[in-house]
Formats: sequence, C-alpha cells, structure tokens
Amino acid sequence: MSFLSHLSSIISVSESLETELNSITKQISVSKNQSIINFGNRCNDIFFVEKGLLRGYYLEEGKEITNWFAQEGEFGTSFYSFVAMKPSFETIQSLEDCILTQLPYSSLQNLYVKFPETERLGRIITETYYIKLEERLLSIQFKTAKERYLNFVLSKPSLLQRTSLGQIASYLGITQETLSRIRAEI
Amino acid sequence: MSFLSHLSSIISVSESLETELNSITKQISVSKNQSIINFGNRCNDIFFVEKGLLRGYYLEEGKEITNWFAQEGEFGTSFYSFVAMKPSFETIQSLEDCILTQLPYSSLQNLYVKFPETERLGRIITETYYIKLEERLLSIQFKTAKERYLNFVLSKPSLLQRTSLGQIASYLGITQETLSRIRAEI
DNA sequence: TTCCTTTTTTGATAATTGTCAAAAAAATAC
DNA sequence: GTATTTTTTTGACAATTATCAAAAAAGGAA
Repeated sequence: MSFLSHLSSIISVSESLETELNSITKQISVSKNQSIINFGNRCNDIFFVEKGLLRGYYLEEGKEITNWFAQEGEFGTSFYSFVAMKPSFETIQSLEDCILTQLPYSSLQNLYVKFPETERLGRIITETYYIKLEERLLSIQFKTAKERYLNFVLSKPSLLQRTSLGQIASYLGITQETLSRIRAEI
Repeated sequence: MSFLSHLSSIISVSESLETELNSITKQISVSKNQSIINFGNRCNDIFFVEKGLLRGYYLEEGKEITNWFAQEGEFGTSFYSFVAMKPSFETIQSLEDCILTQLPYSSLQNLYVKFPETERLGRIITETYYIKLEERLLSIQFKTAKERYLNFVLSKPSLLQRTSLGQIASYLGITQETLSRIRAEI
C-alpha cells in the first residue's frame, strides 16, 4: 500500500493536502545493505516503506540488536531521535533494495500547523505503534523463547525468508544459537 | 501537577478549552485497593493521577503481572482497551487513596473534533509514552534482572516505598524470590 | 565450477533465573 | 497486645538460556 493510500485509510485526504504531501515527501531508492541513518546522528526523517525492507538496530557490546523491522506499508524511523530530535541510538539499514517515501521532521511539523487534521494522523499512527510495542513487551516478558519465535513465524512469516537468523534472534531477545536450537526441535 | 497545568505545559490552553475540559472531566476519589477497571470490561476512561498511585496488571496463569504504575502527574489507562475500545486485558487498581481526573473516551473524541488543537495533545502524550515504553522494552530485553532493578530504584525511587516487592518484581519481569535475592546481595 | 565469506548448526559447559516449599518478618485486624 | 494475614526471605533444586568454540551448510564472487 502506498504512502498516500495508507494515510487515506486513516483520515480523508483532501486534494490540497495530497498536493502538499506530494510536495514535502520524496521518493528515494536505496540499494540493499545501506545504512540510511547511523547511530550518533539525528534521524531527521520518517520513512514509509513502499517496497523493500528496513530494520533498525542497536549496537550492544559490539553486537547488533534488531529493534524493529519495517516492511511494505509500514513506517520506519528512529522513533526517539525523530520525535525528540536527539542523536539516534540506532542505525537504520536497508535489508533489500527499497523504495521509500521520505518525510523530513521539519516538513512534518509544518504540516501539522498548516493542515491540523494531520495531527490526528500522527496521533492515530503513534497509538497503533504503541499498541504493537506493548504486545511485544509482554511477549518478551512472559513468553518463552520458543513461544516468541512461533509467534513471530505466525505474525511475520515473510520476514523468515527476508532476514537472517541472527537478526530475528536479537529482535526476539535471544541468541542466535538458542534460536537455531529452537528451530531444530520444532 | 494538576491535569490542567500538565496539559498547559504541552499546548497553550485557551479559556474556552479550559471550560470545556472542566465540563467533560470529573474529579473522583478512590480509596486504596479498589479495582477501577476489571479485565474483560472495556476501559472507557483515561485517568490522570492528581494524588495517589494506580497500577495496571494482567493475570497470567493466576499471577498478577504489573504492567504499569501511574503516579501523581501521570496518566493511567488500559491503553489498548481505551484506544481500540475493546475489552481490557488488564485490571486497574488503586494502590493508595487517590484523587483522579477522569476523562471518558467519548468526551475525548468529541474534544478532538471541537478543539482540534487537542489532537496535538493526544499525539504528543502518546509519543512520550511510546518512548518510555521503548526504553522499558530494551531494558527488559538486554539488561540483567539486577540492572533493571537498580534502574528502577534510580528512576522511580518513591515507588519502592509505595508498592510491594511482588508488584515491582513482575513489573521488572522477574519473580519475587529473585528480586528478594538481588536486594539481599546489594 | 571453485574458492571465499557469511550464516547456521552443534557440542560442551556455565550463568541466570525460575519453581516449590517453608521459615521469618512485617503489616493489619480484633 | 495478641492473633491472623500478608509479605518477604531463604533453601534446595530444576529449567532455560547464554557463552565459547568449532564444524557444517549456504550464499556470492571470480
């Protein structure tokens, strides 16, 4: 689903808003395995994935810890950095050749002022992501590694093919070795 | 900090908005150990804690798992239930005698329409809570039980006195016995 | 294809945390 | 103040997951 139709599914997008959105966003192509944002830098943009796959990861004692994946139809950004305009703790990387809709922070802030109905968009999108995050927290807190993996397989089956085991393992909060063993015994 | 001054610290609250807020919210007193929302029911309200302490908890195999605490100046609600208007998975309980500002879902939705600038409030508050949740996720995923407890002591010292060990332990994703041992060795 | 690199699997062992049971301590009620 | 209930601590043991090391498998490049 494209950026505009995604937004249209949440609020009605007037013609003038559509024009404005087209003028402030940019479609960018990113080839596989590029770092779009590096940790330590401010993440000035939010990206909507039209095609491809992004992931955000932290470095924790030299190891890459996947914090999120963003597939087609999802947003990817270093949320803390983007919202607080502080340096990012995470690196955003393309796991495939991507087509992204890029929306800069400042344009979004102006958009909120110029088209107040987009505040609703921002609120609803954030609410949706909050609920997903809460689900994930509970899953990490109270499910076994195996249950979490099975849930991942059910909820994001396509990512199994599109990512590496290590990336999934760290997303689920387990080591790659443990995940490999879990897969062996299923 | 009261509900109104909390909101005023985020956006400028006009006189008419203030009047509206006063008319749609209700100050309620709740004595200690009351269940304000029971799991299985829809959570129709968001509560701002003027005084006292709330917690939200899940029942997981018969055990109470604390999902959040809300102290003075913070909001408490069953977020998923309130936003999605679905039955709540969690129970909200007063841990002390409380004075709460109660804002019903329907009034909030009307407020968003009547005072569009409040969409911004909703967005910013949700963003803030999202960032806190993300921090907590990372802490649970990558910190040891001891590190999480020490971080809790630093970030919410007053809750040590106001809650039980079991409530804190489940909030941190560990058993009460383990937390007791962690405390013994510090 | 063949080599080289990266990813995944497997093995042995250790560390962390959980479970179940009971005792000790603290809080509350009468 | 004493009894009762609740909370916290301690002990013994088990389960889960991590760590370190190495082998096997898979994927890419020339």
